[in-house]
Amino acid sequence: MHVTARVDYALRAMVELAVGAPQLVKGARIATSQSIPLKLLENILLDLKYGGLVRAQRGFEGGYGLAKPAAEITLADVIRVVEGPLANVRGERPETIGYKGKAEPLRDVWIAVRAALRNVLEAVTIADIAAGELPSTIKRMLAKPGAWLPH
Amino acid sequence: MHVTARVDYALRAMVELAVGAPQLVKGARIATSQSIPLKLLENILLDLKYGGLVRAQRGFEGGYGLAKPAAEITLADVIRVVEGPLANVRGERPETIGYKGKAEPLRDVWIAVRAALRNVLEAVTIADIAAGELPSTIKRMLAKPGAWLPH
DNA sequence: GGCATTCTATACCAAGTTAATAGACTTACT
DNA sequence: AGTAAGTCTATTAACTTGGTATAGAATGCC
Repeated sequence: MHVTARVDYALRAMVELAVGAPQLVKGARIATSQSIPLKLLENILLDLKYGGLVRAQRGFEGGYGLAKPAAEITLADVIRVVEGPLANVRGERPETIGYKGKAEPLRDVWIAVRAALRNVLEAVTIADIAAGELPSTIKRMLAKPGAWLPH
Repeated sequence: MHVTARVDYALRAMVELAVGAPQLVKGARIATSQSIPLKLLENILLDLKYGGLVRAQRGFEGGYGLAKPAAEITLADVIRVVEGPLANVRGERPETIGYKGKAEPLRDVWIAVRAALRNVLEAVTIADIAAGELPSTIKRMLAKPGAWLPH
């Protein structure tokens, strides 16, 4: 279960936009403050624009801004725009995979995995991150013993 | 959040071994019944052997078997053996990433994501899959409306 | 109008990963 | 001996990922 650099960069950029709102933020500023290669960042921001999460303005006073309030954009929204479905197994959506014989309940497990991811990633908004305050359901997960220990 | 073919194949193979237990199962039989390329499967089974989840016997009456009871092997165990840590961000473990400025709470989110994955993947054992009966906590997740709908 | 500034768009490249294959070798049973 | 398995290492081909390059188009200032 690998989170790519693209997703990480996209989320960090969105947070920077939320912090800078309602003013526009220049790409170069996000790139330096988050240590993201500028051209790569621009590619990602363009995807976010196509996905309707970001608006952009060119020219002297140009920059990027959120297309809607940060509180209405979940982390799952951002991930889906830059990477597609939250969970996929061998490139396919969990529910479309055909298993043979006794392995069949594995599909249900992938569905459950996706549901678990949604529980987290659809509960947290960009505004939550920018404010530094996560929803209580998430805080409860983090408070559990062992949550911080690698296995 | 991508599940690779290797992980999928490994899990399916483990289920086949659980179903065939206590007898040894030949690699070729797993390969055909689960449509997995034989040589690739053998590589994976070897990793599983190194990881202490599978035992192997050569020769005429040889084959593969589980190294311990199927009820004591969780899906997370299998995934960790063939692919490493359950969740990683840009190749690093979630808790080791350094975020700058306001993006910092993102780390906590990745920790929560890992915890969510553990809730599912450490709760389900190979025996559960082989028996076709998932734990009640998982069944509850699947029963929720929307769990089966792609977003 | 000219110009600097900033985003847009597409193409490209290098490195790494993944899926899959090959082949020579070892073990174990008959 | 012979044969049917697993063992081990190397290799290949395709794909993905992270990152770069370059030409272009909009915006606003002088």
